[in-house]
Amino acid sequence: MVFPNDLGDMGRMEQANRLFFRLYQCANMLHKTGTKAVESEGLTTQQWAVLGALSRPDTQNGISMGDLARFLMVSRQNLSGLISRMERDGHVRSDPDGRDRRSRLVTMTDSGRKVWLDQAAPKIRLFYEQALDGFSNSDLTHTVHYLLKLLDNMKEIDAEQGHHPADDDEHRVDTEHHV
Amino acid sequence: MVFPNDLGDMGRMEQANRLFFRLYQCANMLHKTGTKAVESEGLTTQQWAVLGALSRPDTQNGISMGDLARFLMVSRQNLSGLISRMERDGHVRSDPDGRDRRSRLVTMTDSGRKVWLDQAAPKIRLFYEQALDGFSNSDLTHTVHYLLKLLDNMKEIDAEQGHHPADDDEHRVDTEHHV
DNA sequence: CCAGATATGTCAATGTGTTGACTAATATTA
DNA sequence: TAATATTAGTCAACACATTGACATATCTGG
Repeated sequence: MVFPNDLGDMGRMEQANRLFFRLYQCANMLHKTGTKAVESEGLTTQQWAVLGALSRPDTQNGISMGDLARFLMVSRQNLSGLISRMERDGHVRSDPDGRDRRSRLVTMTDSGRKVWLDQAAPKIRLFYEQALDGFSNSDLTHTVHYLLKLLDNMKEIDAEQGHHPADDDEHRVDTEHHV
Repeated sequence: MVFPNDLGDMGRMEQANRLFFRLYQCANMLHKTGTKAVESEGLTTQQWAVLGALSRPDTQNGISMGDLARFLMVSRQNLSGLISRMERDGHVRSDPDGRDRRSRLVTMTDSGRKVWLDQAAPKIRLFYEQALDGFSNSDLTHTVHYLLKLLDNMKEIDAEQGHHPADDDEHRVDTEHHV
């Protein structure tokens, strides 16, 4: 390090502001370009996240809406609509769980799996390559690390802001990876 | 570096997948916790971005919807609704531009400026401090750099996907900072 | 000057995200 | 066992984001 960390608090706040502004723009751009990359399959970035989650080995027998919502870190209400649209398009199916009559188990349909593997996956791979052009593997690791740290801090803020008892068991579902 | 960059392509794709999954979660969490941090002022993260843009010295005379949309990197249609809600809440005003009868110049109202400076800004500062807890100034700089690189790559993808002529003049509006 | 191209803002349709309120089913506890 | 609390999924309301289509205004080239 040639230059020590000698920024004043004002400089730090300016830098923080830049960071969150860029994060906001990155998120919008990811949604926009990612969705466009798979629009010919009738998918969106969120729907590809769902298919990615459903393609994991430990969800072969289906996953409940609640568990899937926790895995993706979105509200059950949001996921409900998302799954409805994917059911309408024939990508997934949701059957009532015999053991818990409140639950519905979501699974990929054969058609959904075919679309996912044959059409979407190659385009997503290309998208990743283009979006991460110029990133060394080390850059990749560092970026993931920073995002994870940021996410942890914001999860803590979320827990402080309103204490939702259901958020305490965040160890039950691992959010390792989703494709 | 103890471990060289010897990940195969599969490992790199897995890491890419983690990166975008975290980015997606960070964006949702930013919106959720950020909005909650300023909800008592009747604001959202997007509206604080608008007020931040309007508080910059070079927008004291107002800024057109189109220029503001380009600065924030959102569509004019999206910004239109956003400004409508902020006008409804008395935070901003939009007057017709005398020199170009198509344009409306958006400015902060006195009430909006008061809310921004007296109430929102301190809470945003606190939010930044908590969300970036554990980030050194060097970490901050690196994270901003990675997000900017990612954004540039996605802008290029966007330009390839559908060539919108209006996106060519991306040099007209600088997207330096917004608070 | 005038016709075509371009820019500005808005309306409408759709998808994604949140919260609050509600019913129904399961778990817990007195 | 019965009362209470928690969990699962849905409905409704709202904000934010995209695209496509449109009327109007400005700009440009012949």
